[in-house]
Amino acid sequence: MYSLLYVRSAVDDLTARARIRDAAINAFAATGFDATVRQIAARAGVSAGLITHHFGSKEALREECDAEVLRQILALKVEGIGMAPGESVARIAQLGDYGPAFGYMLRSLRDGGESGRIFLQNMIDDARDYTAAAVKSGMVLPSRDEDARVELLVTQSVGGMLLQLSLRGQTDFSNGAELIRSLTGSTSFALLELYTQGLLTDSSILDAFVDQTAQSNHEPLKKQK
Amino acid sequence: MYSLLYVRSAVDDLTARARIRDAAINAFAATGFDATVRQIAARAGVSAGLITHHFGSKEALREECDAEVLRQILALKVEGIGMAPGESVARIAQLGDYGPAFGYMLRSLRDGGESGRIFLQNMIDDARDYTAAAVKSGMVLPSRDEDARVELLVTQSVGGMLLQLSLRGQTDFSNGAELIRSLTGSTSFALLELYTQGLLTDSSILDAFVDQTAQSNHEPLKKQK
DNA sequence: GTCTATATAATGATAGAC
DNA sequence: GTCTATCATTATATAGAC
Repeated sequence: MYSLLYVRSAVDDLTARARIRDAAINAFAATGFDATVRQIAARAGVSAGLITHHFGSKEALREECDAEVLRQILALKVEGIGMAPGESVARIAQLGDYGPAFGYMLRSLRDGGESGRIFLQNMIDDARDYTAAAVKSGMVLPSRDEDARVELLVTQSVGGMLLQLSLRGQTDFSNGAELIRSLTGSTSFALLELYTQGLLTDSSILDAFVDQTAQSNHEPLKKQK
Repeated sequence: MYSLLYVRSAVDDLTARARIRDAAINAFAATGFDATVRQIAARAGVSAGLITHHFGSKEALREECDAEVLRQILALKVEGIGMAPGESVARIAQLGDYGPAFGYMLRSLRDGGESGRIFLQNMIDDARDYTAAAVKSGMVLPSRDEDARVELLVTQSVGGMLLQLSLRGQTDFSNGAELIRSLTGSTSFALLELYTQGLLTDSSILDAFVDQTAQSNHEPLKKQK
């Protein structure tokens, strides 16, 4: 009568199906989404045919990987202490055994496809909440367009992370801890500096920009009521 | 005796070899680097065999595309008026017929391979120069680590651009003007706001960070002599 | 459930005619 | 220089034995 209690202690306790899925997540994170089913099969220690037997197609397997990774990421409700969305996101990779999921997400983001878009939208929605909290607590300056700022901060943080990995020749995304290690360098300081002191000396050009766009018919700004 | 004067007015004036190369740049920008030789051939209006005849292999063709795109990008010595590296870069796509080259570069950057790394390094080196000029002119605040800041600004600007294209479902990179159009929205304002006012209220945490890292053995900062 | 063997489709590259 | 036809390789997916 302990069948309801599903323990997942060691790798060997996983069903072959779950083992294949985890191997696929690792393989995709390590070498990208053109990892072949044979390579995945080798990682999982099964035959290639068994993968098709269980999942039907490589695409279906990937969808299941997407779902599993999203589940793991959402399970980590990062408490919104941080200021920099990039750092908050980065912390995910350190927590527990979520490294492969983190790398998979990065890979998906870089890929530019629909699943990456979903991951990204998820992060933005998440960041909106804890940015609002940080503004309320007085830690973060308010913005005239909170939504646009959150979108900017998340895309720049994550996108910058991706390009810095390229810059450092990091091609294997399966080890989350190693990814973070190669990112925490002098740029962390530059980020903090930018976030505290800004970049431009003349803040009047901000107002000039507002006036200018107010005249146009684009209305890119939310009206301040 | 006018053989030295090589006019390149219309598409038909190009040699088939150059036409194939340009078709390849367009194809790679439009659908990524797994565009097939046959697809490229169709764009160029030639047979697939002719491509191999001229270039030997798909890889060699891509290398020639890399070289041509880099040549075009370097030919555009963007006068360093701007503040935001992202905007400066973005302006490239508007100038003349460089749209496909711009899209090709973005595609290469997203790809994460070695050629993308070279494009990126090129942009960083470029930005270092006109950031220094902007600091000297008093438009941009000085940084305690100029190199780290430039790397941060470029990777975040370009990386953010890439992810915002994903967010907007933009998958075809062959039309530079259209790419820019989908990027200039409310985020432009958020960028300017961030660059003028910063993000964090308490600037003392910057000093705290400096003190903290000074104690560690990492020495991520340049010594201030 | 799992494997081996095979079918099928697509891709990069080659060979030879014109 | 250019094309058509073909080869060799690789990938996913299927079929059937155990």
